[in-house]
Amino acid sequence: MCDVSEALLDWYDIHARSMPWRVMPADRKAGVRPDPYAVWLSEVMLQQTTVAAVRAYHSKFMALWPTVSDLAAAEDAEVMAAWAGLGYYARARNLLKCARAVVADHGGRFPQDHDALLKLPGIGPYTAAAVSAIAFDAPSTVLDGNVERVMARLHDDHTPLPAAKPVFMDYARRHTSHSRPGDYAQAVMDLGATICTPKSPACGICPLRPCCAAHAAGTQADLPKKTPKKPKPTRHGIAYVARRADGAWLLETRPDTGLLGGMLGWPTTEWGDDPAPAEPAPAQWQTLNDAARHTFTHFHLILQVRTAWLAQDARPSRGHFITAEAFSPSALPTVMQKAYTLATATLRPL
DNA sequence: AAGCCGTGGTT
DNA sequence: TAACCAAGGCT
Repeated sequence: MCDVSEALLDWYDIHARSMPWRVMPADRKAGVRPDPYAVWLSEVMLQQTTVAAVRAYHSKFMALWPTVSDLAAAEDAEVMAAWAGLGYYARARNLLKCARAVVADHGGRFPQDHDALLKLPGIGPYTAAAVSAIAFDAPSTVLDGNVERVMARLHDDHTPLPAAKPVFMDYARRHTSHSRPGDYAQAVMDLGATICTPKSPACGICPLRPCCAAHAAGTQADLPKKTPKKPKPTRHGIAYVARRADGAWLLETRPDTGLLGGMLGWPTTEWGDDPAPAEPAPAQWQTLNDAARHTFTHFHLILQVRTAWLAQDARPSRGHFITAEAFSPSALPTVMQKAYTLATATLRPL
């Protein structure tokens, strides 16, 4: 047979990838403890997001707000602007709620207990397990996309996801190390991210090859099975990029809930099959030749861009002006940045 | 409880 | 190029 957690930890001792928030195995053995705030921040950012994309954002947040108390005291708009571009903006709103709850209800320290973590905003089953294991070395079992894939293959289990989740969780629990839970959690996910990959897994260098039922059966490339997804419809919309005579930009803070909730953006029409125009102010709107194309989680968007200059005394029906000095396109979600780029590239001195 | 919620890299 | 996928959570 085969001791999965032992093989994994031996591999991790040598191949652990360095990350800004990670305490490497040698240091951890020497008694170094991770900063729970840094771990929590990384785990929220890593939800459905790659390590490569997270690195810069994590460093920026740690520099701007070094402790959970600093973050809790931050302005909402500053945090949303810092998160812009990373996606899934509900995470940023919940991040702030969570930081404030940790300060208000837990004396500024993250609770160590899995169930207490689970009660906090933006912390679900995965993140609660990850924080308790990685930050506090509690024997919690993480089950994310990586672990699901590794378990499906180790056990050659062809049950389709997401129905298979409870079964895979059971497998994962059985493999969890009780001597080094934090390193184990990171080791399985590193393995899934670098060796046991979705398309062409590197079984030739995999430390779990001797344990792997799928490798024995030759089925690793077909696992995990997944129930098919629905096709994405294409929606249409119009974005209105306007400047006042003094150069100020007309922007709008989107409602707190729903798509791009709480983020800054250009006034737009509804996004649908054929939305009615919705100019934020009367003006000579000019339609650009190129539209912005963007794909969200569940639909494609073709966003027509219209531009205009407004009089200094204009009183738009929607949005508010932000001075040219105060405006930074990096505070916008990506689809709004695309509209901005088109507007400035196509239009004359906008 | 299935649908909603971003973005960028890979294939 | 279009589909797939990523250290998921909320409602």
